[in-house]
Amino acid sequence: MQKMKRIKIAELIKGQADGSTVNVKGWVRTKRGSKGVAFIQLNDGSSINDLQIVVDLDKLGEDCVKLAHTGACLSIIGKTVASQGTGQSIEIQADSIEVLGGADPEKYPMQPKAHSMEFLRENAHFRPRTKTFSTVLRLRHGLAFAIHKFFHEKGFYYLHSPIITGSDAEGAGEMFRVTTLDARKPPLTETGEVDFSQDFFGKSTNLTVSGQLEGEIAAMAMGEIYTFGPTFRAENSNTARHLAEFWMIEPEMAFYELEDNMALAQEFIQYLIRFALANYPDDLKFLDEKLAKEESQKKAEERSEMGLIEKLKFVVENDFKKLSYTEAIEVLKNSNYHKKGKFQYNEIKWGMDLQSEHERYLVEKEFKQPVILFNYPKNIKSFYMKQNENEEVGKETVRAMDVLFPGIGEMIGGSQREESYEKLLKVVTEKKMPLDSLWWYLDLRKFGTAPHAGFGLGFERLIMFVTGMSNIRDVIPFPRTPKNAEF
RNA sequence: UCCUUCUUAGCUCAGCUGGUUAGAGCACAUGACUGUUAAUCAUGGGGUCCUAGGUUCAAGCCCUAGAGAGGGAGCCA
Repeated sequence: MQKMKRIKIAELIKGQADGSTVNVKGWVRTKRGSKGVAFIQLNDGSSINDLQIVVDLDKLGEDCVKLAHTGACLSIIGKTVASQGTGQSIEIQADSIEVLGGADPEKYPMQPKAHSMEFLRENAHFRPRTKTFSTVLRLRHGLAFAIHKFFHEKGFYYLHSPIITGSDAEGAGEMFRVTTLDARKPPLTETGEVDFSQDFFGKSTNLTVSGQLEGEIAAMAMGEIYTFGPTFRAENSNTARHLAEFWMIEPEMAFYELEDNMALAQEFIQYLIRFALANYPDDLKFLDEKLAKEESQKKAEERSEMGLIEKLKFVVENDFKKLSYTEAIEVLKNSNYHKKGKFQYNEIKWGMDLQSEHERYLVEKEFKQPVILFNYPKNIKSFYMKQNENEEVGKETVRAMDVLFPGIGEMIGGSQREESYEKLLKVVTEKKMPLDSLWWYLDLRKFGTAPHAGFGLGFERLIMFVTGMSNIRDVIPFPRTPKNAEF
């Protein structure tokens, strides 16, 4: 058999049905046919669309498609012809079929039918071969690329913040310990504690929960930077919105104040969604239809008013609703939900942390669009956030912001940072934080401090919104959650 | 971690008030069919009813414990 250059299906279906001979390779989605002719639906991941291979059984013999079961990998040489069927405009008339890898249909778990998302998670090694999941992976790639494109075009620098951190002061939750000590009998100090001075780094280290503090180092020299990397939280969170290992984008900008930060957050998200709409129309159309089908099975009052693409366009075309925490409390207090006692936490008062039902009310019922909440009470937010000035005692707020999305909750959390050395030191002392591991962070305020701000965007939550997938475990190839690190 | 629901064929699920040999659709195999689009039609094989105890003449069904999963909540991105 002569060696022929392989052509990707995405490229092939864009071209003309001119009778030219090509070689395509891919995996069988499904096979069907009758006595004289068989049809193989082939996909190679380059596109959501399958390629239809037409096999003349009288010419090639019945045996040539015997092993072309769902999941098998084939290399096919044939002619590109205009399709006689209605599902596609171009197809391949096969001249030869080579089975690169068979897939025993009695044992191969994937079938040419709809599988539940739970089942696919348990078969994560074959999950990318499904239409839904390959679509999610293509969009995931596209959005990752668009993130770099956006920041590059704006003059931001991509900073690689460390994955192993010696700082336990980030305060963003439980951490995973990184150690080379013997787990069965670690060296102990005289007082019976584990002696981390004998550990690999000579101190206790963990996987990062945020690159923000290191990001600030770079922002105080390079101006505008962003990080984009894996992030780890050892919280025992069992929800459709949390992962133990996820990817986070954290821009950090010198000379930005809270308002600039909010404007950047909106511009950023809108840019990414616009990119997805422009570059992945087929994939989004498929997800749009899939979601519409799921919605039609729900009760009328639970159905969302907009389709996926409609929703994405709406977000691109409209400013986010900006609202201070104090205003949000008033809105909640005056809401019918509150008056009728519909909130589970129905005692709404200034200073409380908003429950997700409150956030959902604001986003999904009251404003029906993305909402940016800002100026939160000082007591419920992190130590590094800049405090507002001239406020009533007991009503102090910090320049924090959360970007809330329908169906997702918090997509972005960020703030203007406290740039005053004295004020930051005061908070660090009040909160009894370990000064010895924060010395370099405080130094940034001591030498050449500047107003600055930044935020963190959960990459998987963004993908959830863009794809309409309802579980975060279905937008990352290998989800890590409590009790689950298979694959 | 808490609340709640669930676990029956390869997959999705039904299984009545506890009663004899546990069902369906899809998938798979075989056959029929000259171009199908989740092809269609016919026939067939396929079960540790999540696990371990218990109640009962009798348990897929009731009780206890455990494991896993879904949904909701908390923590957050």
